[in-house]
Amino acid sequence: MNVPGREINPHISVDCVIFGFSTNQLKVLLIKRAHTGPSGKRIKDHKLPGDFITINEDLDLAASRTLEELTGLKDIYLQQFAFFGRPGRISNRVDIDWLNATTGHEIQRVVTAAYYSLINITETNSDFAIKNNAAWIDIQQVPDLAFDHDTIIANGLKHLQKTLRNEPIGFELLPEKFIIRELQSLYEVILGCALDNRNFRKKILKSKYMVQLEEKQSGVAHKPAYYYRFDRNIYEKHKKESLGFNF
Amino acid sequence: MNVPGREINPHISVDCVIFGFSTNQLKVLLIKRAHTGPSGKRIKDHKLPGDFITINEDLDLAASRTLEELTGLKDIYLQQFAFFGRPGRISNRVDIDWLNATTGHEIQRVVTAAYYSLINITETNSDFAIKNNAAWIDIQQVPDLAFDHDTIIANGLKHLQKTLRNEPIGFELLPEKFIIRELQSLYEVILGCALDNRNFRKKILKSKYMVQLEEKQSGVAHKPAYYYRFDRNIYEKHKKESLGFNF
DNA sequence: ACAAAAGTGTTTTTAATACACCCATGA
DNA sequence: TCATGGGTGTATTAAAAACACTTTTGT
Repeated sequence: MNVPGREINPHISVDCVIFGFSTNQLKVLLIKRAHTGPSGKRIKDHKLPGDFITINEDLDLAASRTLEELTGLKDIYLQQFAFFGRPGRISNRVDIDWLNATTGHEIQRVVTAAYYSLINITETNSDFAIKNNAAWIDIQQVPDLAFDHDTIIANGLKHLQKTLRNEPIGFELLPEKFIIRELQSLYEVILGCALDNRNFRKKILKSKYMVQLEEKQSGVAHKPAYYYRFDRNIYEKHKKESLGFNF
Repeated sequence: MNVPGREINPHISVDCVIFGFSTNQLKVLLIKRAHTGPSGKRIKDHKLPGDFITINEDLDLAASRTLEELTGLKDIYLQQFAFFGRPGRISNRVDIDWLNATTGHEIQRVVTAAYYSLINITETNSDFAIKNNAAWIDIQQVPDLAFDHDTIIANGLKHLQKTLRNEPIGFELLPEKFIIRELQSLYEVILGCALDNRNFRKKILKSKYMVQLEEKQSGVAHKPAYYYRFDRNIYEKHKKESLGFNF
């Protein structure tokens, strides 16, 4: 975190809620924080990936840098969704000690810019994450976190849910090619409700941007499903603001 | 802006896009900035209402303070919608001079937390605004602004449009009692399209939170319209997340 | 042959859209 | 009596929701 030669701006940080989807579960990438405080007390808990921005660093860039350092991935879906600046958000002794020790600055108050990111969990980026002391944690089983990071995750999840209802972003969490059932499970897990498979397929397949591949599943003990891919170009062409309003 | 005795945090500011609706137009409240730079050059332009936060001040509070100082209003619809932190966002000589002169600090880089607010323009708060060097400007006629405030307004307007499609917030811009035609005009102006009056009424009146008053318009040279009010309690009770998704 | 998930159609209900005339009032 | 904007109803189309069986594969 405290890379020498990079001067940080100790007033502003970015935090990333990095979502992944694997074994039919929605996951977040959390950093294991282990540290011995000045009193000799052991800290061992989790926090969101994040960092202070450096002098003259753009916030979006700081967020994508954090993401890349942790997963090795570039050009990933990454959106700001809120900022958190409660004066009391850094008030635990443990958090203050940790900040002072890791940054070498006397940290007082930090406003953080929160981003959420959607990534396709693969072995590669998973290994990368583990090396960096990070772990994919099931969203249902997030432990107590440092700072106000539990609030940030809860908030990020709400944004994800809202966006998922209005834009085709589910694909960001899946591999290049995927089967429809995977997509449906993803929707079910994120929205927290069961969906009728016939209606789901009808709705999804109606959109032109779902492209069926020739390849099918193989080695499965049931009727093999066709693979699909998401065609971003077709989507960009066809998307239109709906004028209806709902409430 | 530089109130003595109040120490500012020169790294973080809040900016408010304050929307109002009057004479069938969507307005924003802008501050007239007049200042003579160190070179003797006259600055005369507009900026968004905003301020640096003070040490230990909550961001939401800083925003509502700004709003109250300008309009005298408390407990107003006020939502964070984005942050702006491009390193180059404060790069005009004019802006830098003005900041240094008004704050007494050597300002380097500022991340701003952007809020949008919906208020019911009345004579009272309008007078108040004028006294504070602010003016209600038609959204279509916003002049060139200081800093990146044009971007912030454009962004705020998009958020307003999106939210207006999904939540009944139009009422915030109207007086306590209003006629349906006013509400429809408000939707038309904000969404930028004409709406069929029969369909609009059907849709609006279907919702239980529109309460018809006994009072009608008077003194109008046509069939007088009934006044309505928005019942926030009824809305809160009935609101439910729609599970459908659209894209 | 059996288990397991893929894939498919129809009906019903609800919401969105399109469209034109009469009504109450003040001037 | 006329000009003005308020207020109403119906038919069409589109989308959402409810619902159950046949197909293909590996074991």
